[in-house]
Amino acid sequence: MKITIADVAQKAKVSKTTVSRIINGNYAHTTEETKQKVLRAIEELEYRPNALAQGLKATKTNVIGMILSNLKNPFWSTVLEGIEDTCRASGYHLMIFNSNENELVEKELIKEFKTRRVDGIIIHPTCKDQLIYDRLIEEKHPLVIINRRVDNPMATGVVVDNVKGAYIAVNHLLKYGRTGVAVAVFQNPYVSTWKERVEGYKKAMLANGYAEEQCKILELEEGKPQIEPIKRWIKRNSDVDAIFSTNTTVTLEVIGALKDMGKQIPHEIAIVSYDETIWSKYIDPPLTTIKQPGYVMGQQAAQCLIDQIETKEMLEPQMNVLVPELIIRASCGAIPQD
Amino acid sequence: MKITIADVAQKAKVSKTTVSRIINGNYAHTTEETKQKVLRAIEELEYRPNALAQGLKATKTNVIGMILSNLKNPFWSTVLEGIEDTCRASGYHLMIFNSNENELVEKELIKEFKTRRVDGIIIHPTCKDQLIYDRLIEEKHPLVIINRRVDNPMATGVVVDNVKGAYIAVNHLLKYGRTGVAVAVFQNPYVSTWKERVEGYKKAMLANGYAEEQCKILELEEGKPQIEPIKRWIKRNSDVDAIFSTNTTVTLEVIGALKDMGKQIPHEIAIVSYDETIWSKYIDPPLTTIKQPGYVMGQQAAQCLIDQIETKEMLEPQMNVLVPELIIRASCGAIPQD
DNA sequence: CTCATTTTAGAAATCGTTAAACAAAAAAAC
DNA sequence: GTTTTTTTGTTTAACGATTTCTAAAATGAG
Repeated sequence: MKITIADVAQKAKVSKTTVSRIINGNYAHTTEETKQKVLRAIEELEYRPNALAQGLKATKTNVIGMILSNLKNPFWSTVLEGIEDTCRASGYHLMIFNSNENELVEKELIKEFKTRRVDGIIIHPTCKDQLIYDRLIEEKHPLVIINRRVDNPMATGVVVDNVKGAYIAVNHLLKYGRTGVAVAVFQNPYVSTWKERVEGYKKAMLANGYAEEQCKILELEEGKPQIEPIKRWIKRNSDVDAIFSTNTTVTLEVIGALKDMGKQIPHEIAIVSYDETIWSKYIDPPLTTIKQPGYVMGQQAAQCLIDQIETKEMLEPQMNVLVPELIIRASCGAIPQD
Repeated sequence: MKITIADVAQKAKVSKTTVSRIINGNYAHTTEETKQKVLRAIEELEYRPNALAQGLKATKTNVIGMILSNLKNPFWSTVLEGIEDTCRASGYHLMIFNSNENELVEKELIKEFKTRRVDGIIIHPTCKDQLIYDRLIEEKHPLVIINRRVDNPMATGVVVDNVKGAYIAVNHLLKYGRTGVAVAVFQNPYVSTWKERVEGYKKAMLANGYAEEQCKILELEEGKPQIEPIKRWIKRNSDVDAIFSTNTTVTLEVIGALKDMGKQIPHEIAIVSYDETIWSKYIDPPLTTIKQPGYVMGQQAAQCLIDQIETKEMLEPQMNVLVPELIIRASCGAIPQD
């Protein structure tokens, strides 16, 4: 049988009101003596208030809902760390749901969060149908969009400058002396990060004197092995001597294909990969990567959300843009000085 | 203003009870006509029941709490997938907390879960103080221990046979022809997995004719770079020609140290590493690993817990033991046939 | 010593939902 | 045509906490 506030009240021979006041640090209406009596009763009965009842009364749960699309990507564990640390510091707890990049699931999960009356939501969006986000924003539901962009200009969020990241990566490949630089990317026109990284690729190509038609885009299908398609593509495009790979999964597929074909990295084909991981420097060859500030991203997202929750008036929408960083290793080493 | 069941009742011109019955699929007491009226009202008002109120009334939240110790270890994303899929199939949602291997934090998080009235808890235990687990078990709180063992024989859980995994790994190194096999492990006598892996190491050594004194244990400190300590240790123990590394983090440190020293893997020192990851085969050299069935582990843990939650009588405690698997790659290749 | 004021504590209403008990109307049985 | 049964729906009381309003005791002023 669960201990309730009434049990504590009875044991301490006071009213529920008094117990409630003491729990919530409202000692103005109590003598030291009753306070001690009540605290002792709480201690002895090991009373813990029922968060459901508290939440119901206060319409506040101290829970933040997070929807991410793919827990497997190790990038998220860093982001989550930032979110968790920030939440903990302000007394919030995190409820993490996984949409698996599935639009329908994401919609269901948002409903579930509403049902559970979470105080705010952080979303890594997968939906093409932007209406869902519009609705949340319109309802003034505390919301932070993370990593990917949504159309609504009133959205608050934290993203990384993917155009810039891609630009740095491709520029490095070109300055390294490569003339046939391709980009490998998952084929999904609705994901802003992929779009931006291809955009950054093109921007760097044009800035280095290449024409739009000289851009080589290797589009891959998500969710199944891509080694064979990649091999076929590379055979068809024999002038490719460098690949900018737009995420970790793609990178592994590309490396797998190149090893299969016996291609030397970086001698025959150089690689720069998006996302730095603990493994990057131990790969054969060690990978040159674009490192995103995941922890900071998490921190900022959580803090934005908490500010929204705890501020009465509507906050100005803000879009924090973080800057990625190039980490140079053997898969496309230092730029030769001439 | 939030829509409540009373608003729906008013709009459909019926009582709250009727609405409640229809929401919960209890149509025995309603005509088709009222049912349609109510459903239409729910639709129009976009009514969503308040899970807090429901949970309060039913003393059931459909939430499962999970405490893990380190989200960064990619092994957990696989386990979580298994847990999530199983939970979703039975209508449960997951609340994930992170203890960061901190005993005090873990205790707090358990309290938090009790406060929030989660239906059950899955714990990856970090506590030396086993009393906490004893208490939960005694209180018949639905609980599943995952990956690590606790002392209490009444605990239900899912673990991998670490003694066996380590035995297979070390045996492989010995059969490969190595005579100076060491084990690299984090120094923490309270973590059952580490203990068992060292035990499996010793068992394999003894079974292959080595004496207890010939066992070489490289103990590492968690949480700080260990490359220098490893280098010093290897210099002191020049007869070491193989290392069984007991987890991913340790493996990276060991490889880092060996590369620093210019040691050839596997020619000078062969490696078998615990935990298969998506990266393992792309490392230089590709790693021979012990693969744990993470997804199944998650599935079984979640299913055990749900069974406990949904069964009225007390279930027999059960400890599922899963079997790990050796994946052979270049860091300690196929056993030479003679 | 009386009346006003402050301090301390309690009773009752409330949050949104569900379930048991109850009432009314309709259908069936005699 | 009355009684019994069935169907349909409502009233009311929980669930466990908080908070407003109210009351009693203690203190102080005159």
